[in-house]
Amino acid sequence: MRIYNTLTRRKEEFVPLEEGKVRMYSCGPTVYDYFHIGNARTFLFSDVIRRYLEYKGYEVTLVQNITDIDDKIIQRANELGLDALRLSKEYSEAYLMDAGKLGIRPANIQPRATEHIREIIQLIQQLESKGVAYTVNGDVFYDVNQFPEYGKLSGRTREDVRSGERVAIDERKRDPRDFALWKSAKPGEPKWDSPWGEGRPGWHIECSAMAMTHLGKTLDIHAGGGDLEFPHHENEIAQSEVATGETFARYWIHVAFLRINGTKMGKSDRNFIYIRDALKQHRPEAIRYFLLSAHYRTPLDYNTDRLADAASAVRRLQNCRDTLARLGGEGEIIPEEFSDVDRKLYDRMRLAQQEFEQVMDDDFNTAAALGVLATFRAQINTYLAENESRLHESTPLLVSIEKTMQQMAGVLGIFEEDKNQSTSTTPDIV
RNA sequence: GGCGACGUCGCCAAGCGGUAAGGCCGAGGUCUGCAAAACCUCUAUCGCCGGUUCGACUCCGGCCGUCGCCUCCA
Repeated sequence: MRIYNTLTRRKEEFVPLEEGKVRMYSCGPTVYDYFHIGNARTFLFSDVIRRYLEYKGYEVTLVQNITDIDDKIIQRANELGLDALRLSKEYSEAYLMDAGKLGIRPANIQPRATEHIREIIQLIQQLESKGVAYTVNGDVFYDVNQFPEYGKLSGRTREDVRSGERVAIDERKRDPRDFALWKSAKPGEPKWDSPWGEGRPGWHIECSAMAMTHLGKTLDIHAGGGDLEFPHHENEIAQSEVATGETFARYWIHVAFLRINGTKMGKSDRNFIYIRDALKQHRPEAIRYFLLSAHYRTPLDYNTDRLADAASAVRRLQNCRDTLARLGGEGEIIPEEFSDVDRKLYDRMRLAQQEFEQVMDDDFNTAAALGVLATFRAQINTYLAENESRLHESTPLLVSIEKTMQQMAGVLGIFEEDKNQSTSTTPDIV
């Protein structure tokens, strides 16, 4: 299996640290609002990676954080006149609910920043003891120039960052790339006691702390949206690797943006569509199909017509599955006793499975995988049409076929309408 | 200004050195009481210009266009 690693800008053979096990961290939401389809692309893709790794037989531990204390949350809470932590609690619950409706399986561990303040403080203290942190009036900053490898993920040099500055420099920083590990509390803000006075964690430190608390010093896979590559992930590396002296994450995966009307769908651009609104109009499998219909490193343009296309494609796949379920019989398949037509279908099933794995092994090519499923569906339907007359008898082959389809579609999560909510989606048409 | 991505059939989208998967839509047909569903058939030479090669959509160079990161953002 090969994965494109942002760190090396190449596809690399995937070999987990510990055989048969994968430690994976996926950057979750900062909960100051509902999440939108663009966010969903990343969350969904992490879910698909996890499912595929499990399909391949790995034991996966997926950790996805919820950042529930942060500048944005405080800002939003102030705007609404609400308590910041209460706001983030509500939105984190909304996140879990919406993600569930989309068919995203909950991570094995879903840590929250506010529940890891102790670990965060310890990590900052470690950084202090290594001489890479400095304090200015209750704020603690990370000194990037103490970490020679700073910039190795994003390829940004000091000059790059300087030349691009469009924001006033914080004069207290020694280097414009330095970033806050701990922020002193302003009146009315949520705060925790610390060696530096009352305050709260900076944005990047909580991911390092939570990842290492639950997965150890070195992760196999770290995934997230492309906009996190710099500075967020770069900073995570800097913090973690200086603290432990070891590689923080071995494979970095970044998901390309979802666009809308040709530009990036983003919160700050105010051009997003909440997933909960999308779910009012489209079935979850259709949204998943749409989001997986392009390779994850290719930008994808949101368009409601594309969602409708996806819905048609999903429906045909599900029709085929339903027919198989209806016709399937009892018993074990005995390939040696197959008739020629059955043999042919059986061989096609094996081939489809082989191709599915081949394209998914190649950096999770979900778009190609959907193509494999479609081709297989057509072959099954042809078989069913040509053998209609004798399909009344028990046909264990069809059970096997259905199971195989179910497995592949299950990795992509496009056959799950039964488990979730088939009830609430479609209004009755009389 | 620095760094990077993308440009393949009407729309979406794989492929990436040996002459283009798949989806959606459309057309014709089979089936059907009608319809739906299903099935069959049909629709591309890959932004432009050069180069490398026996051979390029696939490699190299230039150009055009679109987008992104460099600042909060999945």
